[in-house]
Amino acid sequence: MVVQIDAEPSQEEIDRIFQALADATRRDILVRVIEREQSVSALAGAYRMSLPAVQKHVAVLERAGLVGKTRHGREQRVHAEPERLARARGVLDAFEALWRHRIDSMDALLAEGPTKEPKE
Amino acid sequence: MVVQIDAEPSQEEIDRIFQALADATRRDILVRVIEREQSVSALAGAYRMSLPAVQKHVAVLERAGLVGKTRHGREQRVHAEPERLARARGVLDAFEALWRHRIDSMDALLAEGPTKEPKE
DNA sequence: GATTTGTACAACCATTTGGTTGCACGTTAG
DNA sequence: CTAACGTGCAACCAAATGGTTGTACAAATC
Repeated sequence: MVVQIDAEPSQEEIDRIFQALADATRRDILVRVIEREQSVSALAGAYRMSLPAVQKHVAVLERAGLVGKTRHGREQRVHAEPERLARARGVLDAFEALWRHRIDSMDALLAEGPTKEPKE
Repeated sequence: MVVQIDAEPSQEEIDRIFQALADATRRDILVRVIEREQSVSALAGAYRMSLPAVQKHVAVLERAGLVGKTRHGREQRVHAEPERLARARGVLDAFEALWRHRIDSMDALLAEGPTKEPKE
């Protein structure tokens, strides 16, 4: 088992996380495995697509680190790794912080009085 | 100007939002236009790719509703639409809520006493 | 041991993505 | 008016996505 050490999420890592979340089927799989750890074929039974298609979706979630697999006999149960979701939230939080900062700057400028617009 | 009415984000809408966020260039464009509204060619000057490539990235962000464009003379300035970021956050919050709910359920089960643990 | 079950993987296909170049058009500047 | 600038769009191309079917293999069951 590989322990996650990297504290700094690389851009490719964030790419993979958002990419994995950009599909309704994968988001649904994530919901199901958050609620209860379950096997790939159990997951596949819930959708109208073929089992290999579901396998691929799980693989995408796994490459993003959003889920992990644990072998139980011949089954391989998929479980959620919610720490990676926190990474995605961190990115969105950074955007929101930037936004608030811009609002504050605009407030400060307006408080000083509009002297001259930089106008590029 | 089209006022955003839809309170219920469709799956395709969420797809587009996360898809738009799944690229480092687009996240960087988003940062820049949050900090300051600016034209497409000004954005293009910041990257080593061609201007049409940047135009396409902006178009992806625009289809996701994360940015908007306002015409100022012959320039078309790109500005952020941070309300859509809140949509993405809402999805992540829902995942986290599910996760907390599962933790609570497990706590409740453990509080009752481990009657028959499924062996993990 | 033979059969079924859960999983993995390869090959294939259609569509989308992310990039390029080139052209057209409206707006501003000289 | 003419030239330059900012933008949009179409055509094209390589690579990735999202799906399929088929094959192979290990574990559980009979």
